[in-house]
Amino acid sequence: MRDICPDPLTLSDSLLDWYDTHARRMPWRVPPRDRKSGVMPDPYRVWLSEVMLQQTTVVTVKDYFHRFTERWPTVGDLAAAKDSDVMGEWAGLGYYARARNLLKCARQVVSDHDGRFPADHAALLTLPGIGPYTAAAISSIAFDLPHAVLDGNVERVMARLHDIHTPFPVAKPELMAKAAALTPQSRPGDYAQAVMDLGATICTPRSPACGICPWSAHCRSRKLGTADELPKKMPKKTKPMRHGVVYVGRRADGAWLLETRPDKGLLGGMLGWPGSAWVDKSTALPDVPTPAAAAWRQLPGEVRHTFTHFHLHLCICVADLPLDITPDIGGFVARDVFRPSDLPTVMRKAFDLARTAF
DNA sequence: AAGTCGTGGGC
DNA sequence: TGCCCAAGACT
Repeated sequence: MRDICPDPLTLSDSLLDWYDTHARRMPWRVPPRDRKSGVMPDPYRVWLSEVMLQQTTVVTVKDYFHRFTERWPTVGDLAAAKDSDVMGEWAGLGYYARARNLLKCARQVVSDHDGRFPADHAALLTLPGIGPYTAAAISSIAFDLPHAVLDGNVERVMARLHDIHTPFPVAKPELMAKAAALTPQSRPGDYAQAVMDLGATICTPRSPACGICPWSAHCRSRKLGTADELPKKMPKKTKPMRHGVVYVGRRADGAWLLETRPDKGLLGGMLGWPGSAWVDKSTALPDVPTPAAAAWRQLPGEVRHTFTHFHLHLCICVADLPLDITPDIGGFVARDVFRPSDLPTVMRKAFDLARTAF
């Protein structure tokens, strides 16, 4: 079978040729032509985009990336930002530990690296929120160092190219070795983006467009007809159902009763409505302490939301609160200051349902 | 080293 | 509708 995978250099060259004419334009990316003429991307923008792109689609990221770079043009600006401003700007993107680590990382780059991202892969790995993939992405894309990127796209491409049937994530070391063997010394930054573009636009999870793939002549699974059944994955567990209550309180002057959630755990560090823990059975709900003594009324209907590993049914209680009340939990956010867009999606859903009751 | 950690879109 | 998936990191 060696004949269909002849030479790593042939493969990387053919992919780079494809990328020269098919590279997707993105706000954080330097097109191949500009890069060839010496233009390098801003490491801050590469880092920011890569963190946002972790488990998140390009389409979703674009608006967030624009808002972040407009508001905080440099890593120094971001490092100086208020935590609540960054968390609010991240709201809706999900995986909120990324936002907390984003701030930690920015401040560490300022304090430990003179405000400049290190090019070195090992140094990048020590920064919060930068793991093996993101370190390789930054060092290759921003600094043109030949580190192999292994994300979901590359895993899929390698599994098909080499017809690897070992299920993920068991196959990861093997896939990494394949990806590293193909990464060229020349134009590693463009190559990293090219191989991910290939997975995102041609070697897609369903119905790969093998007919127009620059690697089709060298692809083992293409030859064997197994591309459609790759990559193999471990079976997934079914998500349990959880139940909870949130309290949406509005003071007479229009201020909303909110809390900042603890840094650890689900929605950590995010703004939200006070409420119960989210438990397996709804029978334990009546004993929840309310955030303020008031005539809370339960709304008909409920909020449904699905997280990574469980479904949630959220019961909504609302109340009008007097001006002189002192809440037991959380604090009031003035009507003019409160931005619903600062809420994570599940809390935004609760707000959208609750506001109809006022 | 499995489990935890969001969300929106596609089929 | 329910399930799959998306440029993973952290514990």
